[in-house]
Amino acid sequence: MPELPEVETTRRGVAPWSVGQRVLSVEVREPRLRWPIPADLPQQLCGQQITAVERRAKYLLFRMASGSLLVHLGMSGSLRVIRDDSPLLRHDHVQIQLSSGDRLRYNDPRRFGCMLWLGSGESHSLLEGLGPEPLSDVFSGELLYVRSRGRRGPVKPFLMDGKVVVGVGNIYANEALFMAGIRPDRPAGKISLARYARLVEAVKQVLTSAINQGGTTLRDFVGGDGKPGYFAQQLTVYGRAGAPCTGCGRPLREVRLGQRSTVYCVACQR
DNA sequence: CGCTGACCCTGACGGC
DNA sequence: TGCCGTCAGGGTCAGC
Repeated sequence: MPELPEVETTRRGVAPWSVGQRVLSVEVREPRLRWPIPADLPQQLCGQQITAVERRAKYLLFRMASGSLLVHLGMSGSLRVIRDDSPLLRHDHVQIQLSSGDRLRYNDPRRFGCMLWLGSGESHSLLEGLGPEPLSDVFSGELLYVRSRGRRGPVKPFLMDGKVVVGVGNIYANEALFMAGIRPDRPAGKISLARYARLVEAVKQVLTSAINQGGTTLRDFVGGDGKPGYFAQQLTVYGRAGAPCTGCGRPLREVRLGQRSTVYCVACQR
């Protein structure tokens, strides 16, 4: 479910109700996520005030005086603010009671996400070695060009490699490559600097646009405020295999690259 | 180091 | 109606 725009949408939805609040209690109903939720997580959080909610790559970081709560939504996770008495649902694995009376609920059917504690000053292996944020100035055509030299693998998995740049998942990699007119299976090391500059602009544009529309809702994504995202209506290639290309009308082709479905136009993308 | 495929897990969907 | 295979927005890890 969540790519960077969905995680950022969640952050924006959750932050106003979280920042300044104190954690009263933490109920872990199912600790078996990607990595088990540490048994001492509740005691680390309890009594602490949330000072900020930040995002690095697709990780959410709830900042507190003695450390940070690190949350990843995996493929199917969501984090919502509960402001009424709505009942707990299937796969609501963690509930955090805030001093305002509101609650944060973490739901994740597939349990590919994680929820970990990061002490102040500690680094975490999950956050080390990550590439730059895609919406920062560090992410440039030059960066992709330099990092790709000598690489024979296709450009799409390269673009989705978190050590190169973070936050470009399968939906937006497909969309950005279409926007930039680049075939997803072209060897990364053979693409020119000028074309990489186009690709970077496309990534920034598609991510920014998706964030502004509250992310992409497929199946049941909801942001922190419980509202769906509206970017799905603008997807040009993802999920449209066989349908006509919005540029030339020819049917879009689907292949698998790095075990991910890849959709592109054989005419518009070279 | 770069690349590939297996794997973690539940649920939805299509074919029979 | 039920059963079975396939696929899904994430990422790590082992092996070559």
